[in-house]
Amino acid sequence: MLRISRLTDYAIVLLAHLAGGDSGELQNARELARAAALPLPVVSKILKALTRAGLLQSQRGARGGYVLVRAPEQVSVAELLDALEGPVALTECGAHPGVCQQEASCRVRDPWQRINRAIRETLERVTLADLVRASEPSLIPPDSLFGQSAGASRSLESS
Amino acid sequence: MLRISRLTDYAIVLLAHLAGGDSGELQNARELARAAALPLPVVSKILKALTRAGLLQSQRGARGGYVLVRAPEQVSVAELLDALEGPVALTECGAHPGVCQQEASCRVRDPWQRINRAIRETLERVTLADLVRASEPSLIPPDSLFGQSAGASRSLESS
DNA sequence: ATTTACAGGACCGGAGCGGTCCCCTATGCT
DNA sequence: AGCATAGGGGACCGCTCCGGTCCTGTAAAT
Repeated sequence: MLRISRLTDYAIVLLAHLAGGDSGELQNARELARAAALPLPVVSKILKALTRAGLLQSQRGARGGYVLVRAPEQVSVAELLDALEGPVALTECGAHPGVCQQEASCRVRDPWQRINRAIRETLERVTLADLVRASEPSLIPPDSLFGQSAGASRSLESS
Repeated sequence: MLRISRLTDYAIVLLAHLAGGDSGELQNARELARAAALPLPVVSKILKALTRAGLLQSQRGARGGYVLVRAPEQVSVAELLDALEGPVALTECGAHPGVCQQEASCRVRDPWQRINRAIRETLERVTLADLVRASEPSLIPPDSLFGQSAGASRSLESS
């Protein structure tokens, strides 16, 4: 599996919508819920969490809503995961050192840490902006993650 | 989080032990459980699963046990995850297309698929052999995942 | 003052995970 | 032949965590 939680998945969709709007423009939970076709309470919960994590800024009261604090180019997917699910750590010992009894004698721990780093770096290289303008692959720098595998872009063009 | 299941984690430790032994040598569940400091029933369960997945071969009866089917160099971490947790898919729609209602209109789905591919490729590049001989970093080819970040190897050398 | 909309947190059902146990079958040894 | 060893398959169970809902409070606009 190696799944992200569904809430996090939703969060990214919502952030994509926020990134898509005019910058500085407030968007409220109700609108976002409609746009993403998700139940309002769920959307609310996620937006609150993202605000607490510092990724969004909120405005209370009538005509209130949420805005991105930073530009979409400045927000990496890794950050989102950190904010919503805690640090990216494939193994227990990566996130909570000291819990696993066998850390001292574990033969595979260190390689895992490096795998972790590699995956984290992958996720850090992808920004919210990449997610939003996915339909314009030519804008994406060639040295980035995107475009490194020819096969993956097929489905994009056909859609 | 982005965690692998603990069972999978255990599996890798066990496979590392199996890879460490003389090749072709049977190792039984009891020994492996001792070596990994894990309860026997758990180890048993994992080994059975790995056998069903075709990664191990088993020998029943007295003096029985398990062996790796392929050389450690031929077994990638990605395969292990596939075998024990199903396909690597960060999002639901990656593993089970058609479940999510908004696939058609989803703006971020395609980028996720590419992130998926990138992570998968990362995991495919790491083999069981890499995990086992982690204490000999010089043996690892420089173009591989390992060695790309200088900081990560510090803890290795100090252990 | 009223309405809108976010803040925070309680709560709850269900799914999945980690872990144990049991019974069966196959093999080796005596 | 019989016993001990060791894997095969699956049932079972408690716990945690996740997804989702709801309620009460507070801030801002009209």
